[in-house]
Amino acid sequence: MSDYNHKDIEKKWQNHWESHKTFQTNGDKTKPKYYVLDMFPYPSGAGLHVGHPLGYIATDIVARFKKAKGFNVLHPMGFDAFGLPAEQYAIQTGQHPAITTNTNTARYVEQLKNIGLGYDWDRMVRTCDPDYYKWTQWIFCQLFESYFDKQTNKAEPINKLIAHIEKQGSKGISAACNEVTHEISATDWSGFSESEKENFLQQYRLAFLSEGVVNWCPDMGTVLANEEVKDGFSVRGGFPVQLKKMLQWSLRITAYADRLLEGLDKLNWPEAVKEMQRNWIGKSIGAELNFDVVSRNPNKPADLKIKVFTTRVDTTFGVTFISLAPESEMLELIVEESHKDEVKKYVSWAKNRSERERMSEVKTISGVPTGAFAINPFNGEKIPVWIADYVLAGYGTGAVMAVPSSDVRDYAFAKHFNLPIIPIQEGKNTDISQPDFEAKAGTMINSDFLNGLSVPEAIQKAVAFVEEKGFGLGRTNYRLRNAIFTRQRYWGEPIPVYFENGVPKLLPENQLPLTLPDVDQYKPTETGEPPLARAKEWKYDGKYNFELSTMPGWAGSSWYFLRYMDPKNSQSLASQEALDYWQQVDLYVGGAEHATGHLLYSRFWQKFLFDIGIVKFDEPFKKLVNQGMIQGRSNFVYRIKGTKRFVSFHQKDRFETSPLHVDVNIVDNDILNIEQFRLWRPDLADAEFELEPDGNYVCGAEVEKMSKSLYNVVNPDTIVERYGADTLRVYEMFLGPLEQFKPWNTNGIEGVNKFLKRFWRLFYDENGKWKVTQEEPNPAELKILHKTIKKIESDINALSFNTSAAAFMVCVNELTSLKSSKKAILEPFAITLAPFAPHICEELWEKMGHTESISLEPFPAWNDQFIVENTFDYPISINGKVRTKISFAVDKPAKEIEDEVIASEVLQKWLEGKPPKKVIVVPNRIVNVVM
RNA sequence: GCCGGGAUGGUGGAACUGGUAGACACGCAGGACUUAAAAUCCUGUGGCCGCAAGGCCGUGCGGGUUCGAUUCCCGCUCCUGGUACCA
Repeated sequence: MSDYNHKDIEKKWQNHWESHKTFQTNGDKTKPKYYVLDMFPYPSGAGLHVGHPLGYIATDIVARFKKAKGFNVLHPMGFDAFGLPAEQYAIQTGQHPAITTNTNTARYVEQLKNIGLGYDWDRMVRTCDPDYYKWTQWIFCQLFESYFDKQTNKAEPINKLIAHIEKQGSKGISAACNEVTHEISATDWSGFSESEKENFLQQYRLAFLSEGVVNWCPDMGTVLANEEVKDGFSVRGGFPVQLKKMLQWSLRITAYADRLLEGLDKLNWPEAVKEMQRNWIGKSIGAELNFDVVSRNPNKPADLKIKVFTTRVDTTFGVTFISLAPESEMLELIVEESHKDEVKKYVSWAKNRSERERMSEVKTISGVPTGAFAINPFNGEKIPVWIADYVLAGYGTGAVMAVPSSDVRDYAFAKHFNLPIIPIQEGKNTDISQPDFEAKAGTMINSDFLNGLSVPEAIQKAVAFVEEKGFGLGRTNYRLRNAIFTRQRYWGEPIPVYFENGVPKLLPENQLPLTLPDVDQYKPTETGEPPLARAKEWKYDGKYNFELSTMPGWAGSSWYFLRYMDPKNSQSLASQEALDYWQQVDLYVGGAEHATGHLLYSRFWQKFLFDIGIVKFDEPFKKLVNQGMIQGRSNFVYRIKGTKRFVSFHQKDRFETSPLHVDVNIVDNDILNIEQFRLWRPDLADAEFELEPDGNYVCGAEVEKMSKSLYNVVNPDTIVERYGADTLRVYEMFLGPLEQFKPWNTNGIEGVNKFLKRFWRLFYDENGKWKVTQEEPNPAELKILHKTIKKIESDINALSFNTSAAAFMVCVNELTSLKSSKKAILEPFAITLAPFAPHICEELWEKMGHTESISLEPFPAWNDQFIVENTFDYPISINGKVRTKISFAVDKPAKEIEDEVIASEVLQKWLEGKPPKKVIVVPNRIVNVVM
């Protein structure tokens, strides 16, 4: 064999790695560890497209490199295997989603192996395997058995809370809990029935049942979490979503809001992702302020107060009205008789507007007065209470104190309804159109005891005043909501809870996992119950009903990185030893679309597992990198309207044409293969083509999302078949920076393939004869070798693989032009290239007489001595413009040459007695002479 | 609106903490080999002027700092990602 035959080579080495278990993580715990992880994929029926492996190739290079640098590397892969598409397929066909999932998983594994990715497949996990979800359920049980103590700032066993209540009632409890709560005494507690006790505890548990407004998607028959909904439609499937009140399990992630926020500062993550999480958590510090209500409504309790949340207590003297959300439960108590009809009309109109309408009509101002008034606690002024739909029921208290002079929305509302505006900040514009309208600038005016203070001073003083007078309390508000944890679906983890006389109880630990029952159909029942209700015999102890909802998709993915550490363990989610050794993920690579979903939930679970002593680190991912999406590059042909004639790209403007997507797989370098086109579209088999002068039909191109319907999906298998996995790997890296979004474009792939062929030809001549010699290398060869090793090492550490690919090409070009085929150079070079193009390197390594795999070789060290230039051209510029160069003979790295030496030589060699004003010497770079 | 990221040849993209802009690749042009093509190899390739040596211009736009700016500062334009009646 003498030609570079990628097909044979790649098959051979992939088999070798598999049978020799080359990438099995070994047990050598004396080595330093390195854990490099990809976000595991959902195995969809479409298989991998060429965009998916981008991150996988990057981590594979890092993993192989770290291994060669002497690390014990954990580099696993698995599947987020519960999910909607398999279930929807099951509903349509009646085929069990497990079968679909198995087929798809197998296909993914095969595709990934085809690319030569060195995963430790023995550690594969799938979230839908009962051995795995046993521990997902176990974590749920721990959440159920815990509450969050604000004093210790961590999760504690619920028994600790019970002990407290038994002793002194609910007094003195400082725990994260539901909004609505009432004080109970120890005697109350002991008199409670079991179900009353449980109802009370549910307010504190970290996994709890509660009735709340949820995102209900009727088309999917399930509730969705906030981040699964965008613009009033489901992210998956794009079905309309409405708000509905339902009893659901939730996880109390809000308890961890502060820790999730603070933890971000220590993480080596992209700033954008951290910022998204900060915004998602949405912490705002302010105060709650109570306004007394004046109303002739007979239902109004004497001491009724409107509670508002504000971040600007200092503006209280500028309040000119109060706005309530249309959903406010207080309305019945305060609306005056004279306003009842109008309010009723408005509220029902507001409620019937869909989320979407509300969203798109943000700019329209609407509201009605209630007839009631409120008393400003600061100055006793009587101000009207309005209802306005710009106030959100779900945020803060659902009521705002309106300060038109410092809030744009209040301002717009006041202008629209002719309500008064009181300026309270001197030296600041009170005109909405001015840029500093909302600025916290200027000094306070019209504000009694706050007059003359700056805004920050005034806030401080006002908060103190409020608390002292008992008008309200300092309060921190979060945008983050508790995470709804139930989905009315089949293909998910069953929730390990049964109901005994209506009281939710955990399945005993020794009975986990609670496996999915078989059902005859996978859709909801006719009465609207979840699919699990179809399993009539599915009961705990033969009599108690199980919870019929399953867990959401993110449950299993919130902890899978821990399972890889010890994937077969049946006693615990992973052994203590494994958890302690592997610690955290050192490098995590995946898409930015998980910023507020998966990445936030994983941090939450990790913090919880840290609190209960399972893991020793409260952050799961030390360094995160978002690989950019690879977009599709669609091709078009141009059809002359009303005909079956197509004109080439450059002619299209001469006719009235309409573009038509054409399968990119029958287009090469934008040139259409007309014969294949006729086969692809039999209906257009008799079409005519107007060609370019060179006889080709040139297609137009556009960057779009890679999608089946746009005929721009490129399958990695096609590329592997044609050019080989090594070419695909190097090419994907060469395409551009890892983080960048870029269109897939095969225009350059030939160049990479050519590079590998040239690399091969350093070993074999054109007649297929082995030409590697034992000669001693010369300085020129050593220089290019060591430069390359140095560059590759620093590139991999910086994840800058696109420039590594270029460095390899330079090296091959130089060795080729040096006609160098010396073993002493080619051996270390092959090891350096192996993480990128492992198959070809393995093959040539073997040909060089080695019996062990190149993947087991240590990464070569580079030596600066070989890189030093013998002579060094020093550019000299006059007034910033390069005029000439002088050469120095050097015996040490240019960097170490003293500035003064060069400066004086410059003067001697060049200026000869004409002293310049200034000589500036920059080490290793340039001398600038100012004349 | 707010918060991120970005703009460099015909194209994708290089350029370390300010130091010879355009590495590497694609494309294109020319040449070698071949009956021919493919493949391979060699040469050239930012723009303008010039036979050449060489010169002038050039990193989205306008200013500034500096001996020197793709890089730093100020002010814009456009693209892109996220997010939003969050009080």
